[in-house]
Order: sequence, then structure tokens, then C-alpha cells
Amino acid sequence: MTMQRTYSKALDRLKNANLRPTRQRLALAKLLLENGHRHLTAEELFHEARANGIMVSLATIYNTLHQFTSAGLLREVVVDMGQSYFDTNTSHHHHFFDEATGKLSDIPDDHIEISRLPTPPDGQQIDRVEVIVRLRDAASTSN
Amino acid sequence: MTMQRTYSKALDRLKNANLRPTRQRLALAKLLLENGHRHLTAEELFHEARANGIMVSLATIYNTLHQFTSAGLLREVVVDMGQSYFDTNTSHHHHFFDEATGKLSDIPDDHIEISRLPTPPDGQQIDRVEVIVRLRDAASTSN
DNA sequence: GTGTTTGCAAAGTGTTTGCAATTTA
DNA sequence: TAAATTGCAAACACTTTGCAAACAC
Repeated sequence: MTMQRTYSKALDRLKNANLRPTRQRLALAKLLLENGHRHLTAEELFHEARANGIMVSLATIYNTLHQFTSAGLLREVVVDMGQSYFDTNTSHHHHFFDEATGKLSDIPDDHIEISRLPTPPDGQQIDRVEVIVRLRDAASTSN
Repeated sequence: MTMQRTYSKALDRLKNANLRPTRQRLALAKLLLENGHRHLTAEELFHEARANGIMVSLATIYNTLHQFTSAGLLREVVVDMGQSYFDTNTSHHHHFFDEATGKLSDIPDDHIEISRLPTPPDGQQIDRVEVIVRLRDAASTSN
């Protein structure tokens, strides 16, 4: 029940990533990495931090998100123009994207299967395959 | 060999889309729709237009790209933060994305196959499935 | 002529950067 | 106390918008 125990998981993750466990990084790591899988924009994380009484600047939010991404603690997902999403689930999986609400959600890995992959062009290899399943209201007709 | 003949294809496309064939739209339609399949950013189209002696403002480039997209003459593709690509190939297909150069290219439709698709969440349907195969240099090791 | 389209310049949005002050080890 | 990190404000890149002038029908 000590502070040490409370922060240990986030702390370990930061240490493993060679990131100094500053107050801001610890708090953000806790929010991001100890609440199940999420898809957050920088702005959303910023507000969530504020709502939890964590004082962090937006600049630090951006820095932290990128550092975490480089360290493999997060994955960046780009699905629409204008903003990045950061996914706390770094394992291999794909996404639903609700065009109406701008919300991303995970597709369970056994619900999608790619049975044939293209040969990459000469001198290149496949780095990652990303599938976005774009959703719309069931009612709306194709137009 | 008349002007009329030269522009007829682009002209028809505009008419079918209910877009007034203005000088700018005709010229851009010619660039975009009569040169095979391309993936262009707004800025690239702007420079290409200038290079071809077509005087168009960047604002008009953006307007036109969006009007063409709404009309189904183009498809917008978002793969990285900060800019949209417009694809002159509107038929069903997926993309390679070269992270190093920022270039998009088509994956022939018979080179990729998705054999299982997820059930969309309640009240929603699948609008479109988009696959991005991200490429990196063959030499570079995973890091 | 009337409604549409264009181009400019200004505004907007999400993100990045420079740098002094603060914090961590 | 030396090196890393933070926060502010300014700078950025791309895109959108307001509106008067130009254009299409």
C-alpha cells in the first residue's frame, strides 16, 4: 500500500524503457498502461490527466506519447486527417474505425484473417500490415 | 484534334458528376484522370499544375480535390500524420506505403486476400476495409 | 443577369520546437 | 552539479474559410 507499490508497474515499464521516471511520466504511464486497452488522442490524454489532477503541459503530453511509442509501450494509429491516436495495446491486431464518432476499437485477432499477402517491391520488406475496417450506421444506405 | 476533343473525357466526367466544367476543374481533371493511376497530395498537384502552366490557387486545389472525392472521382487515403493522399484509382484495392519516402503504391487486387472479416458492432455495418502494407528497407533489421 | 466558382489572405487545428527554469540521479 | 526533462510561447505544416471579383450558363 506504499506509494512505491502503487507505482511499481508503471515504474518498471519506464525503467525497462530507459526513461527517467519523472512525476509526469509516471502519472501518464499509470493512466495509459494500467487501465486496459485504450485509444487516445493527445488532447484526450491531456484532458484526462487534468481531470485526474495531474498537471502536465500539452508539450509534455506529446513528448511522452512519442517517447512511449519509440519505446514500444504504445502504438500510433493514423486513420483520419488531423490527429493521431495512441493505442495502449501494442500486440498485433487491427481496428474498427467509426467514421461518425471518430472512435477506434480493437478487432479481436481471430476475427480477421489475411490469407494472402503481396510480395514487397524489390529491396523492401513488409514492416507491418495494418487493417482499418471503417464502419457506418447500419441504417444508412450506401450513398 | 479540336480543343473539344482534347477535353472530352475530363469534360464528361465533370458533367456526370454535376460539376461545372470551369477552366481549373477541367485542367485538374485532365491531370488527375487521364494519366493513369496516381497518388498525389494537394501540394504535389499544386506544383504539377503550375509546372503545366495551369494557374490555380491552392485553395482551389483543395476545393477541387474534395469535390472530386465526394463525386467518387478520387479516393482519399490517410496513412501518415499531416497530409492526405488522393488516389485516382477508385476501384477496390489496397496500398503499399513506403515509410522512408512517403510514397503510396497500389497492391494488385489478386495479391492480397482477406479470408475472414469481423462482424461489425451492433447497429453498424462495414463501410470499407482498408489495408496498408507498410514497407521498410530490406537491409534494415527489425529495430 | 444570377448563381457558382475562384483566389487571396486570414484563420484554424493539431503538432513541434527553442529555451530558460526545474527536476532527477 | 551535470544531464535530462518540463512548460511556455512561438513557430509550423497542412487545411479550411470569408468574401469580393471573375466566370459559367
